[in-house]
Amino acid sequence: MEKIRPFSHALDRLRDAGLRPTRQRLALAKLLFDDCDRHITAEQLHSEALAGNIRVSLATVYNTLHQFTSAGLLREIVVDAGRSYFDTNTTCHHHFFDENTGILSDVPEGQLQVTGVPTPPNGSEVESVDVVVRIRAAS
Amino acid sequence: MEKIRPFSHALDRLRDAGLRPTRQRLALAKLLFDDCDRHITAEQLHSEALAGNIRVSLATVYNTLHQFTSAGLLREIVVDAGRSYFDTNTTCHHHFFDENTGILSDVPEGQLQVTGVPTPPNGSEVESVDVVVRIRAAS
DNA sequence: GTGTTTGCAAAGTGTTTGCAATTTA
DNA sequence: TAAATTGCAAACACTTTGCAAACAC
Repeated sequence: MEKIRPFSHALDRLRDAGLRPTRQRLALAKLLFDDCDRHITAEQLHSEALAGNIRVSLATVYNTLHQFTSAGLLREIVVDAGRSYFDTNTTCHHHFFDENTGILSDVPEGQLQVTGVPTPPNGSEVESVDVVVRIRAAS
Repeated sequence: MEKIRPFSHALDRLRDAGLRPTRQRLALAKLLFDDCDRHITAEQLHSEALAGNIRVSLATVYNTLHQFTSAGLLREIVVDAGRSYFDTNTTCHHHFFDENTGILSDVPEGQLQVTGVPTPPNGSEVESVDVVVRIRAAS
């Protein structure tokens, strides 16, 4: 039952991942992990950082997001050609993607189920099974 | 049991869709629809066209792919941020995406099943449920 | 100090657009 | 001929990269 570890949370995460806790990484980690699960793009995170008076370049935001993803701290979600979303919830779950607003949200656990995932073609192994429920304002 | 209509196939499709059958559209439609189901990017289709001595610009390939998609002749599949795939099979089915090769292929029918698709957040309706089985060469 | 990380600006990728020239009905 | 379509090149959005300066240990 992992609960909120408000302060050293971000620091711990970086340490555990073997990432040097620089000012920028710490600040971004706080934005990403101190609250509830988040779905965010690089641009959004960059804006948030600037809004919070965290001086960080967009390039560093991209680098950091990818480092966090490699370290297993984030999961990258592909829903939109030409934009990458990162999810702070790395456990297996699925997504709603609102085509109108571009907002990504979690499908509540325990309802949607995928069964009968087939054996992939010769010599390949399944890495993940991603389900995206595309929604839009009812007509 | 719809079977092969080799020659006028592409022409019929364009007519049915209300798209003026220009030289370029006809040629692209033939490449897309005359054989089995295909998963293809704009660049790939453009290369194929050039290889087949069909003079067509990349911009027109993009326009055409989108017109075909709007007309319901194609389905756009998002598996890779920064690249769009188009599927000539518009019926409901799911995909393997090979992360190593970038090749998209169909999951054989009748195995994979999605159940319990939840009601989407207020006022939205489900447009589609896309399942991507990400695979890579076994380690 | 030494190796890592950052910021910037430039380059890259895939895609879209504006508009004159061409083509289709 | 009138309206739709095409090609080109420029513009675009997002992302990555190269390298000197700044930083963490």
